[in-house]
Amino acid sequence: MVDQSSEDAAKAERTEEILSSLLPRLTRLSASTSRGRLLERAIEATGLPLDKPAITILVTLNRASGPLRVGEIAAQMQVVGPHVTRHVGTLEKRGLVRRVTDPDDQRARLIELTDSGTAAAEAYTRSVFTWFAEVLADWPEQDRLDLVRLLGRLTDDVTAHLETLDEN
Amino acid sequence: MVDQSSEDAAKAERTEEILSSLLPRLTRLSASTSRGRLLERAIEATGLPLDKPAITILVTLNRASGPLRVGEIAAQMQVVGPHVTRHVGTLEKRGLVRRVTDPDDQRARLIELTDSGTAAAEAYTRSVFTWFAEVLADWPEQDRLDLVRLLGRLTDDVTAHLETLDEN
DNA sequence: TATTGTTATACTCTATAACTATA
DNA sequence: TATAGTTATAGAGTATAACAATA
Repeated sequence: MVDQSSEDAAKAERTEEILSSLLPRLTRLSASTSRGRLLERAIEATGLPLDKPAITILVTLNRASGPLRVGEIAAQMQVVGPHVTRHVGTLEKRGLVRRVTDPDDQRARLIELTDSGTAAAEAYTRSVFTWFAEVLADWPEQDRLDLVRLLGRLTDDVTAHLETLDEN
Repeated sequence: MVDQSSEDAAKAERTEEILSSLLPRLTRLSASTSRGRLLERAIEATGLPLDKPAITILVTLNRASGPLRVGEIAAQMQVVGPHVTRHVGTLEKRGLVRRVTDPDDQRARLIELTDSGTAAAEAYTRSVFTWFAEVLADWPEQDRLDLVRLLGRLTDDVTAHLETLDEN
């Protein structure tokens, strides 16, 4: 029989090992996707001279069921209001979104995709999806499902734990 | 018996579903960790007024077995040389790294951690590890192992696939 | 008085171009 | 002539502060 404190120590050790494998990989994955040519190419697939924040707004709107308020877009992108306002301005000038005053609240604006905005969001998404489908092509079905499940839980748990941090 | 083309179509459909779950999660996880207060707090744990690129250099050096050249640090961080040069300059002024000419190649510089640089890297890493250990506290052992395995493979496959993209 | 969004400004991170020293 | 690093400059992305309009 093993005493409790040495069991705890062994568990802490395993956690340490897991994290020293996990965290560098997460960092590298995040850097690879944000700095590699992948997103750049996906933007080229839209045929429009958009920057990353702008295309992110379009994709966010396209993923939503309908128009979103500026504040909702900002929350989903995890950025601050003025950032969204500025990019929505240029997207509107280019005819990719429309700004409509919310009938239920005259302070708020509803941002909705135009047809060409929808087309751009879909061309971008298609390009990224195709690229990742190639990456996952040889993966066994069960591994894919496990990855989605585990990464989903990790994301939720990280988000929840960050909120306890931000409360202070 | 099902014909081949409808099997392929079903597989493509499942891939589509997987990706529409996976990619937004990856994006959110990446944004949460980079923009949340987590890394900021870990930097505070060093007691030094460092910015993110500087602490990343220290951690990169600390993870390596010995001193690294400027170019090696840049490659591991997936950034460009001048970026590293600049931050190494300020780290050196603060006594956190030393710049030594490589005896085997007079053009190159070997960057090595000082004792206080090592201490800063370790305080930072300890803070991040502790935070993530809390996130994973309730996870079953098998799920942790699967996550590391699958995320490791995903990272490797993404990196490899990006290289085929960058060859052009 | 609180909230939604906007305008103006500033900061952080990273890249590109031109150069120096050594190979 | 090619490579390692540096210096100087520019750009992308995001934040903060002050404000206007509506609730």
